[in-house]
Order: sequence, then structure tokens, then C-alpha cells
Amino acid sequence: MPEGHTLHRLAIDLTEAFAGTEPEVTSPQGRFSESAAQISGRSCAGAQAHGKHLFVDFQDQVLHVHLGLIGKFTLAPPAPPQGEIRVRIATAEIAADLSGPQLCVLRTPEEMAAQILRLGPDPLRADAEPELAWKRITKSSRPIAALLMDQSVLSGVGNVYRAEVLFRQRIRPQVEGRKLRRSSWLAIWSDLLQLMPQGVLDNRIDTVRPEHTPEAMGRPPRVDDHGGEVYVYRRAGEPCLVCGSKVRTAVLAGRNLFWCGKCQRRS
DNA sequence: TAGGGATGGGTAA
DNA sequence: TACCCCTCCCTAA
Repeated sequence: MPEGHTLHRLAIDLTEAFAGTEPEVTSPQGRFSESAAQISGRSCAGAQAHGKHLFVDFQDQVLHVHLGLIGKFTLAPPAPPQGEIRVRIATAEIAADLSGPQLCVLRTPEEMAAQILRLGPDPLRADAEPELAWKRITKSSRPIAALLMDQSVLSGVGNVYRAEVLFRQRIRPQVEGRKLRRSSWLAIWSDLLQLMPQGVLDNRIDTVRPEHTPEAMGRPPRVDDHGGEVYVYRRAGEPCLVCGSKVRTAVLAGRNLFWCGKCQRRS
């Protein structure tokens, strides 16, 4: 589920559901029972996201959640918990169920601030300073496809956005950070500023431009498991939507990378 | 029924 | 780089 857009969308939805209420907080699964009891019934001030980190504000206590690879946070009218629910935040009208988080702990506001300081600029935040990311990139010998995934360089981009933004900007994923042109970096950042807010609105990642959609190209529709339409992500061996050559794949920075060797030649 | 994979990341070596 | 954790779901056997 989770790249930055998922967490920012969750922050919006949790704020809408619980800000100004005093929700009951429980741990149906039991692994968060003691902490849940500490904040249950307290006034909730809303939620915010920074990169892939989510913070739910219960005044002097902050619920800090990181979904990891498999975590889910779903909002629905209250019903008996289904599956392994670590945390439920609930009013009479709505229940938010958290399952499979990589991280779920209570923090002080100071600890939350310290956590945020460790993260690079987040394209989804108005306070982001992209130059901080560029400074790191331009002196690194690591490939840009690895740097984009490093949350201390910039935060919120995951495996889908890295593959797709590099494709859209025609950049070769293996280019070293220090050899990346500044114009390419500016193009990446500005594209993320387009793609990610759209992802928050749609709650999925769509990256295919109108002129390359299946309808425009006369191809059968092809939507990825995550629900969105993409150029290269998880399309290994399929023809590139733009040039028709086979989409390539390799493990880079420990994750499956997908790219078009013909379209992506820029540095 | 077992195994593998998934939009992530920490730790150890 | 390897391994581990978190949970669910799909596939192969």
C-alpha cells in the first residue's frame, strides 16, 4: 500500500474522522493494549504525515505509525475487527483499524520532531526544501534510483514513484548522483510535485500521460495490482508503452527496479 | 498446504 | 548484502 501519498491521504482522512473527538483507542490483537489505554478517551487534534511516517496527535502523546511494506490503515463504520488489528481508533460513527504496521508506538512531541529531522524533504509538504536533497545527491556516487529511495535524502518516494518518475523524465536509473544534471533533478522534483498530490487525491498511483493511455494507444487496458496505471513498474518483459522495446528489471537498492533501456538515457 | 511476494526499513556482518 | 519482522493473498503442488 504505502508510499508517501498513502500516508498523507490517511492523515487527511484520520483528521476528518477524529479531530475534535475523544475516540476510544483499543488493541483488538493485544500487542498495543497498554499504550492504547494511555490515549483512549483523550482529545484527538488530528493527524499529519511526513514522508512515510504518520503521526496522530493526542495532545501530549503522539501515536507514531509506519506502515512498512504490508501495513494497512482502513476507515469504516464500526464492525467486529477482522484479522490482526493492532490498533483501533473509534467513535460511534467510524473506526480506523491498523494492521501489520512496521512501527506503532507512542511518542512525545519532542520525539516526533526529532524523527522528522531525520527525514529528507517531502514533496507533499509545503515546508519542503528540495535543495537539501540536491546537496546530498550531487555529491553521492550512489545511483539516482537508490538515492530516490533513501528517506534521509528525500522522503515519501517508494518503489513505484522512483521507477515512474525516472521513466517520465527519461533518466537512466543507474546514473550516479554526482553525475546527474541539475536540470534532471529539477525535473524529477517538479514531476513529483505533480504526481504525488494527484496520488493523494486518487489514493493510488497513476503516472501514464493522456497521450500514452491504452485508449489513446489502442492497447488493452492494463492496471497494476496496486490499482493504478503505470509505465514500467512491474511490467518487466512487456513492451514499453512509448517505444515498444522490452521493459527491463534488476534489483537496485534491494528492490526490484523497472525501466526502459531505450527511453531512459538522460543523465 | 506450503511457499513466495508485496508500494519498507532496521540491524548485523 | 543478508536476514528479519509485520500480514494477507495468490499460486503451485
